[in-house]
Amino acid sequence: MKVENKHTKIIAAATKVFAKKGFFTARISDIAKEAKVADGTIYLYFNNKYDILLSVFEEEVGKIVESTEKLLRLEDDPRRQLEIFCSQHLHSMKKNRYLAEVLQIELRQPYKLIKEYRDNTFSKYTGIIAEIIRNGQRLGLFRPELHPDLAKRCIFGALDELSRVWNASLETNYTVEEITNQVLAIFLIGLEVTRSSEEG
Amino acid sequence: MKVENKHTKIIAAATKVFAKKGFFTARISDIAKEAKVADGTIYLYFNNKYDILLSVFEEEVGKIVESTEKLLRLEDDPRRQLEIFCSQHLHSMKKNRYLAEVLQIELRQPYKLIKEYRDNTFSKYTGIIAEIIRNGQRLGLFRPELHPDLAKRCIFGALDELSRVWNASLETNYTVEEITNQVLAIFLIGLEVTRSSEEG
DNA sequence: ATTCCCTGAATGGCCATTCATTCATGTACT
DNA sequence: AGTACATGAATGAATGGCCATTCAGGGAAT
Repeated sequence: MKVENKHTKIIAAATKVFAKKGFFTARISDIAKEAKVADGTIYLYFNNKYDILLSVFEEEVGKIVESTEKLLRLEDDPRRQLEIFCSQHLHSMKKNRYLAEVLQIELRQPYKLIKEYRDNTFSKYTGIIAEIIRNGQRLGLFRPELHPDLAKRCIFGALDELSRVWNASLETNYTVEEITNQVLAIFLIGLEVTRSSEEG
Repeated sequence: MKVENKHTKIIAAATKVFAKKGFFTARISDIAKEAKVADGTIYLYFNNKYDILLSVFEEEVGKIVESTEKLLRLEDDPRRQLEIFCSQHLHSMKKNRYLAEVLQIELRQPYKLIKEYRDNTFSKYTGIIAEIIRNGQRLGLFRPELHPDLAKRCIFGALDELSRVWNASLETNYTVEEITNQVLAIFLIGLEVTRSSEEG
């Protein structure tokens, strides 16, 4: 209990410090101060600095993946699934702003351990999108000439970049719902006015 | 002449080394070795390590922005302009893979100087997309309910993430044209099969 | 008194940056 | 055309600071 508390506290502190300073200029003593523990205490719970970062990834992202997958299982229509994925992702990123920043910044680093995490674990998360698209194609709902792996990148890249609006100074006034709607409007229906007006 | 050569050589070497190792674990001596100069020589051309990174941004990205803007001026139709922007961006990133990686990784770092560059200079580049969209809305070609600033992020995020396919191990077999077409298919026309088939 | 956390000062290694020195080239003088 | 001197680009070993990590000791709980 006590252990779980301190572990969690350090994870939260590290997420915040990494978000603000970036992994490499963040000092262990910054994290310790933020978590209100001694520098040495951190090494009772983590092997080294990288281990802290990887734990942030694994534990925090793990929660998101799990809850997203659970929600998706309740829905059959790929269009709705896409909506759920986008909405969930944006909600998570807004709720945990620091985690969002850490993911956006550090998940791309070309270091062995980070790459490994990205390729082995995180890619499953973005893979969900490709799966949805493949399924939509199978059902004849999505256009068959699209490559699911490219579409997946389009969508994930868009979500990733969009979740930065809450950190940017100016464009802070969007709600999650608004952004989700915009994403789906663009991806499902497209930019052009003719398509959607033919609809209505 | 000699000077220009060495400056350029160091920029190229740094781009490569930063791409492979990331800014923070890249050592000056790595860059020096790659550029085939002495460690000290680098300080005849740059003030410090950050200065090298910023120079990479400014000089290399500067070229891209300039040539993109020139091309866009020759075209009126926002749909075509969007196509040009996407195609140009992807072409540039494929041509200079190391630069692509450095941009994707380092441009997001939360350090003052990098932030400044991003907010003051780089944002002009992504701003081009928002401008195209605004223009398309004015002309009644793009849907008026879309926020140009959100759409801009969608599109840039998608392009950014897509240009990683050339670094990933598996999905390497796409051409720039193929990817451009996919992006436009998704953004302009949307994912759903009904919209595009109503068209044909 | 033993166990279990916890602490934070001290250690050691790494690397950006510096700078005394070398070397190549150019210029001037005979 | 050979000698002497000047310049400044280039070098790379040495310096110094920073910070992750360690560990000897403190103190609370049983």
